[in-house]
Amino acid sequence: MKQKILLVDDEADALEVLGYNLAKAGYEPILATDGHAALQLARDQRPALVVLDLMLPGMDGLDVCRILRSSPETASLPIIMLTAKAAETDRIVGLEIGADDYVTKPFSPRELLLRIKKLLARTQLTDDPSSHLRVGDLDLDSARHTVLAQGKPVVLTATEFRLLELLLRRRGRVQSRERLLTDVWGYENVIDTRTVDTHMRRLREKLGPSAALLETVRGVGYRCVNPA
Amino acid sequence: MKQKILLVDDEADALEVLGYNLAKAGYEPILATDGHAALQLARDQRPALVVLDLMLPGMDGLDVCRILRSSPETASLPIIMLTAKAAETDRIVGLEIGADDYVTKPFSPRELLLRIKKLLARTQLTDDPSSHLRVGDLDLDSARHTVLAQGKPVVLTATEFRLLELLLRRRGRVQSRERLLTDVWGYENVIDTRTVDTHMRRLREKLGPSAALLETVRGVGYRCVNPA
DNA sequence: CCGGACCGTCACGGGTTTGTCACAATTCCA
DNA sequence: TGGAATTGTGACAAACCCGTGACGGTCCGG
Repeated sequence: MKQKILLVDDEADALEVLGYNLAKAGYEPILATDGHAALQLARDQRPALVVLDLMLPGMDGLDVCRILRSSPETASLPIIMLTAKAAETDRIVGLEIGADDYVTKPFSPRELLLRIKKLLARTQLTDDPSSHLRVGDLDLDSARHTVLAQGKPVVLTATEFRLLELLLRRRGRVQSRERLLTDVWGYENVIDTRTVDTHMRRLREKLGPSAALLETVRGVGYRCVNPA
Repeated sequence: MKQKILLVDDEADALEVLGYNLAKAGYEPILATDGHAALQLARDQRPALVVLDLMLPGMDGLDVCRILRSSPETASLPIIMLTAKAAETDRIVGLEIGADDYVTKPFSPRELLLRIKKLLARTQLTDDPSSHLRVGDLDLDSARHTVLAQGKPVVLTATEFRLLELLLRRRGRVQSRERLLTDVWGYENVIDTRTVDTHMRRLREKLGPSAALLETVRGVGYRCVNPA
């Protein structure tokens, strides 16, 4: 599944070029030329990252940044700022506006791509390994040991819980049965790999419609999909 | 009153930067570059939270973590671990070393700030050091060492009292038997985990109907429910 | 020295969880 | 299309987990 990148810049030409480069690199670019559109798209499209020009007509990049940060849904969205002058960067970093990285214009598409890749890798590794996990309409809290599917509480056994937690934590990546066995069950191959299937079945049964997030990858294992 | 945050990292530069950012965000950073200093400062300065690098010269982060957990004064001190590799994280959070959260290097100051904020919010809700705790129809006074269930006084033994207090303080979050043993009984004692069950039983017996607040989470431990 | 309060351990029993298996359903490829 | 490989499903017995009552030991005040 392609990762969505929201690009915000008021120069249509530059935007096109960036979008083209991102698409070529395997991302799914979403384009916006002003702050309001950007906020709307950030909410609706759930991009994995935002590239935000500092200079925008009307609401400028800093405002957009602040608003994104203030909403819990987008508070942890990685943001890369584009700035025209090197001098401006001091202001941004120094004042802790909330951007994760910045790139000074002019820059090569290659440079931006590198930064995007790096930032994505960084945030996806650390993305909420804390107690609270939210994927699609699933809510898992490992400290409380509770799970909500579509807002309604679901009672899971200890193993079911660990299994779901692991899949959610490593969402997007396929987990082989062997992998799941060693990571959920702990010990080595004392357990039949088919046991994983049985637990997946029980898990899906309890999760109801939300179980659609848990995919079977034939011949390989299971994975939790990354919702749009 | 600013909240103190204890930062422990052996790289002085990184420490400075983090400290600067925390100060900017309204916290009062306390800096330490090795484990011994960290322990000393944790005792003397009473920080609200500790950010602990896993890699330290001499005593490493895990040791510090364990020692902090073993002393009743710092047992419930929130700890965020900094780790270089994502692979190490399983060991920390998964295996009950005792850290509350972890952040993988490299990270942006914003990421760490978010985590700190989140963890503080989480723990301050329940770890309120005030002497009077009220959950549901339970009333616990740490200073006076008295408990009221449905308004009527209940006589608890010392162990029962500490057990109840811990569960109430950390209400909502599941506490494993191991965790309860180290935090209520202290680490030097090698005590059977089933002992916890017995004390829970005695506690429930004395609390009568109010014992409904104390839930068993099968295969995991015990928790005090949060009456919304 | 005795009795009681408190504590840690243990064995038992019931209910739940779990691993396994056989079989049905599905998917994939020849 | 047909058959082989793979996965979903239902059932079941063993294993496990936890509540419970009982027991012995320690400590302390009378």
